[in-house]
Amino acid sequence: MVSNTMDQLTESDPGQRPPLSRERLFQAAIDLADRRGIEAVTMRNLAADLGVEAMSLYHHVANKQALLDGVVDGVVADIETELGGFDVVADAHSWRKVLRDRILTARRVMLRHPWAPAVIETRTITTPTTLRYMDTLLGILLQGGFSYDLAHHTMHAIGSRALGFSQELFQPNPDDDTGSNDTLAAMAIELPNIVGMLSTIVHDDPDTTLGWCDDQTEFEFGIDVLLDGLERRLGG
Amino acid sequence: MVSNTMDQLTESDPGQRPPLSRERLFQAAIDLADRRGIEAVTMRNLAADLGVEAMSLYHHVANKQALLDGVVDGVVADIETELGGFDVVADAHSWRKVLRDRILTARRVMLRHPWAPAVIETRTITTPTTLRYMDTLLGILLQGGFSYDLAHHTMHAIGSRALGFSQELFQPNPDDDTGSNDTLAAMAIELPNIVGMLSTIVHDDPDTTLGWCDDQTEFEFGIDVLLDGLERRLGG
DNA sequence: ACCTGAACACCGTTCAAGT
DNA sequence: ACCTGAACACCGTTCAAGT
Repeated sequence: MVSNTMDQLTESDPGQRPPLSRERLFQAAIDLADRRGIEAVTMRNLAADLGVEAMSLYHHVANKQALLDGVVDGVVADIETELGGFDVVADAHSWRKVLRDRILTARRVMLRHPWAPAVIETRTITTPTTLRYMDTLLGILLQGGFSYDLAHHTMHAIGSRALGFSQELFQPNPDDDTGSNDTLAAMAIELPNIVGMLSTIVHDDPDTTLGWCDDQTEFEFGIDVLLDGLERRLGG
Repeated sequence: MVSNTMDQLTESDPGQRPPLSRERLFQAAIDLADRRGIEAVTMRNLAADLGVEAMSLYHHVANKQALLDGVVDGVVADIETELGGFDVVADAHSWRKVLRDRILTARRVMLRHPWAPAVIETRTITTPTTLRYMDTLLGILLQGGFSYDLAHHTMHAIGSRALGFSQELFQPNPDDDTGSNDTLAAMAIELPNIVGMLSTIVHDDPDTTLGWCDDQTEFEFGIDVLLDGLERRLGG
């Protein structure tokens, strides 16, 4: 039907379904995680989404670990797309703004894949796209006047914030009945400082009880404190 | 045999093995993870260590999630032991040193349980001991002159560093053959900044190739940058 | 070359039964 | 009250077999 000399090319007949490829696996796994959560990403479920048996996946990835490596690479590639490419120009005057914008863009992408940070943290190897991303971050610092040594320390200090996420241990649960004075009084014995802070904030603005920790605000505060400390060390 | 009025007390006979308890489960799980890694902590393996069947564990914990919550609580309790208790005196002059020491103590405990950070990150609820730990950290800040608002932001900004760990994305793999000039040249096309940095550091000190990222140094740098930024905001 | 069915060695967890 | 054996509904992965 198609002007395809398919009996001469080694390329196989597309047939009814497009053939599997590593990229199709990774993208399907990302879609599956977005729709049903990361725990739904099993080899069997993924295969079902692709209209194939689970064992067919092993012709394209060595095992599930390799699949997850590809998934992480795909998410970082989404950051690249969102940025319109990793190339930017930064100079001694703009490094702080350029770095900050880049990190907040990464965060927007991560918010679309809320399961991704947990997966990234389980990986031991660094994927090719992640390496390229880190290389450009490093380039921004060097252009900004950082020495190799300070830039190196800085990359470590930024840590996962570079990809737009951070583990916040301090997450008062808004489902807890902190509105009840009885509960507060009972908690105050063991947790005087937290209860004191909660009480004060509730008193100042009763509407903030639920979800009073604005993740975006806290994330930006964390970056800015870090950038302040770095600027001082840069001798600015 | 023992002068134990066991037929009158409802306390059961200790018999050949001490009875199970939530605390014994948690401690056995921590020991198992230390010995054989967190992936070896299955209900069946844990039961075997305790000389019991897997299903018996369910009389003491609701499910594996509850077991892991208890494990995390136990690890943070280790920090408390290492600190000799959570109570400290800090004043406006000592908050920085007291906070820094406490975090580095937490880090020492975490290094004894290298699997713990990954488990902590999977938890959604905050355990009682973790809450008490965070309350004392908050107390140090308040004693140091932080407003509730700044102290609150600070707790978020410190994040997992409060418990002595952080995810470092930037971990050049020392197993990679970065010593070979051919490999470096090939990498330099895609990763000019990373390769440039590696080359310079290798040139300056050839011995640092393997394990040239000193985790402890980088961790302390990260805290100190953060503390610098906070000190500035405190108006010091 | 690519896909499949059956099977293996594990999981967490439920249930009915033992003492 | 506490523990158990068998079973269920899943996993990732291997293997021999199909086309």
